[in-house]
Amino acid sequence: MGGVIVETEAYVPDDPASHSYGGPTARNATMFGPAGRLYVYRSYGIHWCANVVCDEEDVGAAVLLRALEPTHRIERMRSRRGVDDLTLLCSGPGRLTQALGVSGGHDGAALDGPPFELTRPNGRPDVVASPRVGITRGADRLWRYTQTGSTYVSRPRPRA
DNA sequence: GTATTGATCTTCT
DNA sequence: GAAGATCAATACA
Repeated sequence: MGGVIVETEAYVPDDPASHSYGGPTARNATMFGPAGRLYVYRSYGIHWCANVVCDEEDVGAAVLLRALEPTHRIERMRSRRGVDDLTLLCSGPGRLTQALGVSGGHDGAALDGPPFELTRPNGRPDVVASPRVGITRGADRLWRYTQTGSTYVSRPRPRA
């Protein structure tokens, strides 16, 4: 299963909104490990959210995957999610993990080998920066990145 | 169409 | 004891 990543948010240790703010805990240990791994955490007690750990210095930085444009094995993702609408399949961190079947067991898994695969886009994607979603602290940092014009982002029409 | 609320885990106060 | 990187169902206009 999979798709094109069309929405992400950045989190670094020096950031009140980040889980790594204030140092390691049992939950966020993966954020302080090697880059290129998956950090999965439980959100609001209900959902799973997936991040790509992205700092070589084991400092605690990651990128939250917020939305995909579904491209592979769409039927499988549909049956997992129980929805028909493609724009609702992966448009949000909790939805994305549910569609891909990612859960707490994948926390710390390496992304450079099976069952995962990450590839670069062709050329430079056209993205827009905007305020991050669902946070109250550090909201002034424009660290949410959405693909321009995509209808698969978690909030329609991010301001340009 | 917008607003409110329930589900319920981890951390912080 | 409260809040949070959320979603979906329900209640209201």
